[in-house]
Amino acid sequence: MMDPVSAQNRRGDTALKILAAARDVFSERGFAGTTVDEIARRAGVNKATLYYQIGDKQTLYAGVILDVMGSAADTTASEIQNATSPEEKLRTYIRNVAEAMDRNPWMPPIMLREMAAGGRNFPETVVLGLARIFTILGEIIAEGVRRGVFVPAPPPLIHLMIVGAFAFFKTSAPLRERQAGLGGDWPAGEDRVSGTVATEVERLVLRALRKTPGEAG
Amino acid sequence: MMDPVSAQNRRGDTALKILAAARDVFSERGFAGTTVDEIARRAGVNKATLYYQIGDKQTLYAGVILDVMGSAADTTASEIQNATSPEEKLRTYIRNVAEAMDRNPWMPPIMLREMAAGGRNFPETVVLGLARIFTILGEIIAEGVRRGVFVPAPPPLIHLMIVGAFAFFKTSAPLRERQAGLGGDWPAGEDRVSGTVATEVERLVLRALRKTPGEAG
DNA sequence: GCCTTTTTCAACCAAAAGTTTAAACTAACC
DNA sequence: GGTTAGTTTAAACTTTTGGTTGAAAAAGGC
Repeated sequence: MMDPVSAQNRRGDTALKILAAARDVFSERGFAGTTVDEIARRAGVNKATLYYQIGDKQTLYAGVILDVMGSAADTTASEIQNATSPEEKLRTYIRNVAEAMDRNPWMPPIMLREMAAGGRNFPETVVLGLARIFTILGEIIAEGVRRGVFVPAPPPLIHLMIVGAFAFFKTSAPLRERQAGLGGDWPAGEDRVSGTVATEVERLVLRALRKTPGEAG
Repeated sequence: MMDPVSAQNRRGDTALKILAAARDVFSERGFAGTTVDEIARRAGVNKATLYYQIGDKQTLYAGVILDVMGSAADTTASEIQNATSPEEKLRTYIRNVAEAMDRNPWMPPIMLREMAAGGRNFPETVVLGLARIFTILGEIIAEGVRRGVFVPAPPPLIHLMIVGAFAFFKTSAPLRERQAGLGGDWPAGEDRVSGTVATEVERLVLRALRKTPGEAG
């Protein structure tokens, strides 16, 4: 009998290779647009191995969704703790979303396609993660309002504006390259979002939320 | 020989029926996810008729894209003229995007999926329309800055925030129904965007752009 | 050398999908 | 009423795809 540890390792290795390839292809072509053969080809693995290791296309996709969309909530939640003022928390929040998308470039396309499908393929844990993010944002804003530095605003809308801007910006790289003027001041080929873009979004969102001196509320 | 008029009419009729069905199915399932059979079935037409009238799946999809994404720029451009102040123009801009999405519910899913694909299927005219919208928004902001009522801001980012918020809100209706707390204060089942949502976005964007009394710039 | 797990190879199947062909139908026109 | 161009249909054809299988080979610890 094979050593269970190294057996586990080998199993884990190929499974990870397959997951990574699936993540690539699914994020490029969407669920219906990808073929299992293509995933196996890119993973450098036989199709039968893929079925042996993981299962059918649906199972594979579910794994990718969880992998790509699942981690966002946790990291955001933990990092917010370190910030002190509501302004800093909000900045951290925005910067976190931006960094998550740069670190995880598969997220924007998959998120866009899944939202186009009404999010019906999101597993329960992902939806709960989303709800938690909204709660966090809601608490940040509520605290700001309580302290008299923010005006009230609907958290889901703020979140959608932030995420929408980042996701669209990232996926629009080919468009910006194709048509001058679509990118504004950004240098062509820049598809990172945690730099200038995030700074700009921070500025805009904070201007929108910050209570101006003399404002009622 | 058939009367060319009624012939044209019949041809136009079935072609429109097919286009409408294609629009429905493509917006629900995306390009790769839809079958030509399903389109023909929903159009109440034989599959061969579809090929006779329009062509293959690609051609059909190109027609839908043009139909769904093509009109946005023109209507926006014309309506902006009527507004006077930069503030009013910006409000009109935002309200226009919102109304376009309510009037044309196929747009958000198709836009999201196409953006996920890097906009590579957008025909030239659609991309030019997008560029024109950015130009319009840029002029509104520039005028506001010149008159001392706005602070400078990157037009593409503003646009992406607006469109992102609206598109995500519209497609997230099933998610909001599934999970309480995702919708904030909005009543469940409300998926219109040109009402409260647009008002809220107007408020936020104007707060972000408006120069506060005493602000330099 | 034996045994278990893993991977490959090849083929297969059934279902589905895109496309085409030839025949049937429709309606104006002589 | 028959002709004819335009239109629609039924049915087939071709290719692709997802899924499965069975046997063989490789890998690697014992």
